[in-house]
Amino acid sequence: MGRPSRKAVAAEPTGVTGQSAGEMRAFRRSLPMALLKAREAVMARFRPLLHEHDLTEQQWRVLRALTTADEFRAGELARVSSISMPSLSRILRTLEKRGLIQRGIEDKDLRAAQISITPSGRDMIALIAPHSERRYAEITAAFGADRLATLYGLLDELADCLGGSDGGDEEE
Amino acid sequence: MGRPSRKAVAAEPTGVTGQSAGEMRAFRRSLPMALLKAREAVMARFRPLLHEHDLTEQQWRVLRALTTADEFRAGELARVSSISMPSLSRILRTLEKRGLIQRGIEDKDLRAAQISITPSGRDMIALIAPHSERRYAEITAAFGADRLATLYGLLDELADCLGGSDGGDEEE
DNA sequence: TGTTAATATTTAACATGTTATATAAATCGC
DNA sequence: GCGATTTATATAACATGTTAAATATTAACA
Repeated sequence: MGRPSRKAVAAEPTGVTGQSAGEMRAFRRSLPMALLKAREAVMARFRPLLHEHDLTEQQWRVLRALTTADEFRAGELARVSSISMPSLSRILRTLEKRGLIQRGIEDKDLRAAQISITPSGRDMIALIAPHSERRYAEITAAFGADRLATLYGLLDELADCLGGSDGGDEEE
Repeated sequence: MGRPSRKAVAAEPTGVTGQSAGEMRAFRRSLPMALLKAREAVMARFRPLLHEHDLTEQQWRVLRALTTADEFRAGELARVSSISMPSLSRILRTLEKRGLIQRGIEDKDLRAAQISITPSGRDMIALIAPHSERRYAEITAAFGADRLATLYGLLDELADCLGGSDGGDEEE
């Protein structure tokens, strides 16, 4: 019950590291999968909390980001919160309807929006933040502060290391 | 160009580790964000490749998983490939239409589907696999095999460590 | 000045994630 | 055997991810 089943688990080519010629790496050793599963495990701790207040993870990220500066342009906000512009556009519409953020227009550039969090939005954050911090503390305690720091470092370095040239295949 | 902008970056509370009373952690030190950005950086290397063959990341995961056993039930497949059942249901419909997988029904349990990859599906994998492996090699070379191994270890341990009790808030 | 290229944001279309619910078939209890 | 509960899968509804295209505005430039 809960096991991947015990039948017919054939053809896991060559274990963890080795690869015979022409075979793919073992399915388990997929970096995107490992990152995904870790993220899922972490989010499982936070999602219920946000859901109690009818916020999605992404909406929460946007609100959090908006507390780090007085105003944001949409593009900056998208970069900082790692949300694509199309998604952000929809999210801002939702958050604006709920009165958690507000939009203005920049004097010098009429296409740029000036997005900021409202007092109501700050209230929402103040309401959730302590619980969020508690979950963080639980995770840190369970995993170990030192290993967590190491993990942060590796993740940042990985993103830096790959993020620069953005795919490596600009040709064609 | 590409920088987060230099204006009004106020109120990043207390740097990386410290937190003043009542304040939240710095937005940058969000574990879900760090995992997300690392994953995005990695996927940016693979997505174009899959896209050339009209496959999404998830469809690819399902196909890959199907090569590790002769048959799968939908539930197992969902677990192994870290895709939710609703998503998997849609994905299987798509892949079946394209002839990359096929579905049967189990003798002993008429609700369970027996899902397997078709020869055509294997061809698709054989076509993409070498390119995928090359990308992997690039990533390994850029990041370092040793650090990559350490990262794998930490990610697995994090998922194990949190995955067990599945959220920690079973009450109510 | 007027035309073109670049930039900021939005919308469209489709695939997936998340939660809740529905459907069907097996299992348990009697 | 029959009904209630569980299990396996599918659907529904809404939010987001991804890619492409549209819109509006600014900048560049002849």
